[in-house]
Amino acid sequence: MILSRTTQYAIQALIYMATQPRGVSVLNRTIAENLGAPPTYLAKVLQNLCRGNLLYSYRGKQGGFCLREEGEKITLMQIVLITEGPGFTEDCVLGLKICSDKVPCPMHVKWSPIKQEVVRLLKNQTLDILANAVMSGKYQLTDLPAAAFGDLKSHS
Amino acid sequence: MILSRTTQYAIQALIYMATQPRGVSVLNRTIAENLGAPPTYLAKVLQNLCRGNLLYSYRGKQGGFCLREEGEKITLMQIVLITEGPGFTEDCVLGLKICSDKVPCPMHVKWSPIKQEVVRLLKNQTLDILANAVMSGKYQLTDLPAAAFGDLKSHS
DNA sequence: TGATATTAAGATAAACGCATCCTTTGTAGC
DNA sequence: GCTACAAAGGATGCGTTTATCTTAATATCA
Repeated sequence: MILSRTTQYAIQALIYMATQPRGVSVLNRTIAENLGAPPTYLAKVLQNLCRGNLLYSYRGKQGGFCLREEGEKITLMQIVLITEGPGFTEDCVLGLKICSDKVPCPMHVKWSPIKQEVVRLLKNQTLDILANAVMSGKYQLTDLPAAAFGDLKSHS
Repeated sequence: MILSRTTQYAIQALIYMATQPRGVSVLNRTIAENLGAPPTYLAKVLQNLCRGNLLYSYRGKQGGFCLREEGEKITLMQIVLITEGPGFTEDCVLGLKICSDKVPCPMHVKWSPIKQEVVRLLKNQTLDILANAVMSGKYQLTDLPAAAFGDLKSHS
């Protein structure tokens, strides 16, 4: 409805990483397996998040990906802006190039408050909040058999 | 951010038609010119809206497209469901196939209210409301030079 | 130093959305 | 019926997103 597949992978992957012990690098393969995402494509998404300064990457043995900052400092908005581009929060809902408070499309007045809600939510939700929700066991991060995440809580 | 280009064309075209005298058929070419949309593609979009029972179409001389019902009876939601498919209001924001109140993804609780707002808005906005907004002259339906719509009010 | 494991990077491919073109079919008016 | 007109339908191309494959670079460890 609103986020591209790429963005969905990115968010899922980062939430997963935030559920893992801090400072330990995580393999692309491991993330892909746990999310049920195509590993080769996920690698590209993670690469992109590296360029966006959200991740560190390490090659070779003992390599992997690592969150660049604490999960509480990374918001969904930061992720979305990297994967969807800056137009995400700006574009007119009817696709007009010119649409503003001054020169509004017929949906502008009604749509703006909803857009603000979306922006507010994306800015408020941090990886820590979402990772804790997943680790509590009450919320699912994947469609995979629950076994994959079954012993998550015992790690923390 | 949320609607495909196709859906944007569809909504724009139907609003435009609702600004025209009721019962008179409108040419695809005319609509395309007024919106600045590619006429051959718009034709496909309108065809699709015919199949979705939102429009009548007439071939030959004096042909064109015609709203099937009064503009006050057609909501944006009806349009969006035709052009985006039924998944539009159902799909999980993180892309999970399984995500419901019972088995929620970590965003579900926060996202649901916003989704409800969007659904409510799309269901409330009718073509008549939007067409009147355009005809009042306060709201723009196109990026084209205002001349194209300049004498709209004088028609009604 | 060499073997191995792992990401980076680039090339390729498949699917889809967007757009165009051309031919066919139906309709109205003469 | 003839002709002009307009939508319908099919084929095609282009660009982007999504996905895969192959090779290069790099780090660890024996």
